Amino acid sequence: MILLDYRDKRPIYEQIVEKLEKLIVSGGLSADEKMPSVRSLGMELSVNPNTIQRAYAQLEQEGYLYTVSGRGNFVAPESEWRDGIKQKVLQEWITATRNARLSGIPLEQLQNTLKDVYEEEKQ
Amino acid sequence: MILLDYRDKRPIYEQIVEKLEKLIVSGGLSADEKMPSVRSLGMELSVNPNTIQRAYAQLEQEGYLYTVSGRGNFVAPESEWRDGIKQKVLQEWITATRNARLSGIPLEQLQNTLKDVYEEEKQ
DNA sequence: CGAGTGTATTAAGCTACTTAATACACTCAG
DNA sequence: CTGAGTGTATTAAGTAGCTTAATACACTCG
Repeated sequence: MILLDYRDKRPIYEQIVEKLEKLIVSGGLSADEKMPSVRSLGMELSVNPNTIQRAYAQLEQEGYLYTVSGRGNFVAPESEWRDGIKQKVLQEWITATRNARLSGIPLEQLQNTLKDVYEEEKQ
Repeated sequence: MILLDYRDKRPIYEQIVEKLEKLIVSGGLSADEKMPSVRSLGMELSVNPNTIQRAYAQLEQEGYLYTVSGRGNFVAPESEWRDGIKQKVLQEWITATRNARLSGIPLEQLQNTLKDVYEEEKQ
């Protein structure tokens, strides 16, 4: 389902959250699809179930998952997280743009790169 | 000189590095200007001199500072860090742009916001 | 009923960050 | 030359966060 990067120095649960976020946002997981249980994903990634639980809890808090007692965790419908992710990503993009401007990168270069990125092949 | 943000959960030395980077890149500190000593900046920020030393060492490693033995740390000339910061900032901007595209933010919105950011008043 | 869910708790170990206390070589003003 | 002020290195200790491990319990469903 996902693969951990051992060079990444962030906490494991944060890495899991980020990778699952991207998987959900990109459509790799559909609404109401059942997530692996904390125990099975823990086995798969060689990580303690508690750590998986911590990642799932954060994903639920952010609206990406919902829990059905005794049944498992499921992917939340897009309406639950669409606005949040857009606002978050846009804010980070604006910050990155301000930094670019501060570093002396010309507007024209960003305009060209922006078009290039939007023309990249889908993965 | 700088102010620490106690809500920021990153290590103190990283926060200091980031704030001094921005201060140098934005022109708030001139080339060959003398930096505060590790002891005095430690006093000013209520932080151990070792922590300041760690931040200074990283800034030197990144080309923002140079050290004169027995005299102190000084701001490096722009040629030492200009290429590095541009490449780093541009790479982060491209990543943010890919995330924006992945989240469904339309190209036109970014194009408009891009112009807006470059028209913001200088601080 | 029993296996499989989420969830909670407690204890322990580990790592990174930070502080503290020294120590030493260097530079420069007096 | 001397001493104050530099950077730098070392060692020890404390703290906080992350992770694992071992249980336990309520829930759902075949």
